[in-house]
Amino acid sequence: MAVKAATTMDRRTGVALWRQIADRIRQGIAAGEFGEGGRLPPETALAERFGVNRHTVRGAIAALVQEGVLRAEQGRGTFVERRKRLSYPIARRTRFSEGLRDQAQDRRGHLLGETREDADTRVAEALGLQPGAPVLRVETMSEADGRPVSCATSWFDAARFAGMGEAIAETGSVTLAYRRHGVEDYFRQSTTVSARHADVGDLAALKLAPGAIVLVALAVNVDVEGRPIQFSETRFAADRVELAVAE
Amino acid sequence: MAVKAATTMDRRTGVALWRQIADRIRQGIAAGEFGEGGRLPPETALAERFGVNRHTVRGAIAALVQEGVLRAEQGRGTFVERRKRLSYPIARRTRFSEGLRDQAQDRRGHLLGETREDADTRVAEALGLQPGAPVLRVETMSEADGRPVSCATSWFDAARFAGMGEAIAETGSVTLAYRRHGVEDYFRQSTTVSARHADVGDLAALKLAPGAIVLVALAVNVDVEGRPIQFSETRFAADRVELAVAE
DNA sequence: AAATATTTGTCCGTATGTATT
DNA sequence: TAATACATACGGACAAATATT
Repeated sequence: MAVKAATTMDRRTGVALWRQIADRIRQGIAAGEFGEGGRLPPETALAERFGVNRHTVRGAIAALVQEGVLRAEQGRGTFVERRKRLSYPIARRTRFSEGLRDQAQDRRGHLLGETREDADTRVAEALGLQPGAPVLRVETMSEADGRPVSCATSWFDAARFAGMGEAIAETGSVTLAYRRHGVEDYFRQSTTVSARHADVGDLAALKLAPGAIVLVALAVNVDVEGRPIQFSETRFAADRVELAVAE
Repeated sequence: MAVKAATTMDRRTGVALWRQIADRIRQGIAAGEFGEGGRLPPETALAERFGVNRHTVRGAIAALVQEGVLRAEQGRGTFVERRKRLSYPIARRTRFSEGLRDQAQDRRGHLLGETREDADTRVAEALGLQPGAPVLRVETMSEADGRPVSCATSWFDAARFAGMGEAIAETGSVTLAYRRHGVEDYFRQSTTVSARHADVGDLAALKLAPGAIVLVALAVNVDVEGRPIQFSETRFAADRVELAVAE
């Protein structure tokens, strides 16, 4: 009777084996395990290493191919699609396209929607308004070289920034949209970074696979007089972006 | 014929429905959806909201009770175990215990191990050494009020900081350990933040559940003369910590 | 140039876990 | 509790593309 190889994978975690293995392969890639532009071991070898059937490994590889992490070629092997993470600077003067200028040819932002609503306590506090004050909620998305980088929800004082969404849509730039409202310059006052699993909205906006991670940055921008002009929650695709804190 | 409620849950993701729902409830708690010390809606209401059977919701709740996120009381309801996220400051002068002083009574660091190794290109570049130069690799872990907060791998120039691990273990503080090596003050030169799934080492050190997320901060500390003295990779439990960037 | 080995791609069937009714 | 449907995982066999000898 053949003794079955000890499986290091848990079967009762509610996470399918192929997904656990995909995560481990992704981590191995991030750790540089397979070298520069590296090639994965054959499916049979991976199956043995993880103590699972070859088909299960194939499921993991298929998911990573779908994600764009791997590329499989019949008869040749499976290869790592090397794609360096964009480094998104967080500084006192943080502007989307300037920060990524050297890292991507094509940077652009899109307006997804604009609605008018009443400020909840969190938004009101960040913008220095009374709770319930009218604010504009603006949904945007940005991409670099055709790959979604981030999606954001921003709140503006509706009294001061009427038509901000329209201005962003026409100029394609928050900086230029501010100019139209008499804000010549602005600064990042504070940034808080956390991370969580992408929700359904993030998955759609950023074209992510289920289970993906987003970096969440809560930020307050202020004008030259120090008055808050924008509160935003930006979700970055964690496998495509890192945040560089400049000090 | 009854029309079935549109399910927002995907069945082909490799993540069991009960786990997806557990993740969404966890997110809802983080977003403050159920209020202060809040009570969850009845299982039947949750089942309807998520478009699944009550049995499935029960599976999700059972997992969250196991995690310590929820507390279920027969006949009364299911309640959120209150735990606020620690806000970990990242600034030019970043020190572990000072930053958390107001947020946790009991802050402590532990030395997990120290080894001597040759610097790889990444470590060498960060510390301004030649690749292959001898460095100390120190593994540490920190907790606040008995809950693991972060674990870190740090590298020091072995020539300048011999016995650094021992000094950290005895003093329980990196700052004090530096003093023993003639470094009276130091600064954070750069910090890069990313996020990924916790690997097996992180899971053990931080007592996390499989699939958990860690915030990864790569940092370089320099002495008053601007010479690099430490390169570190710190993994924070993303569901317990947020990083506050001070500017 | 030809034969062989290696590696990915596809098909079959079966057993078990998950979710609904 | 039981019946049903689907997704997951395993095992084997073979085809197709590529690499090696």
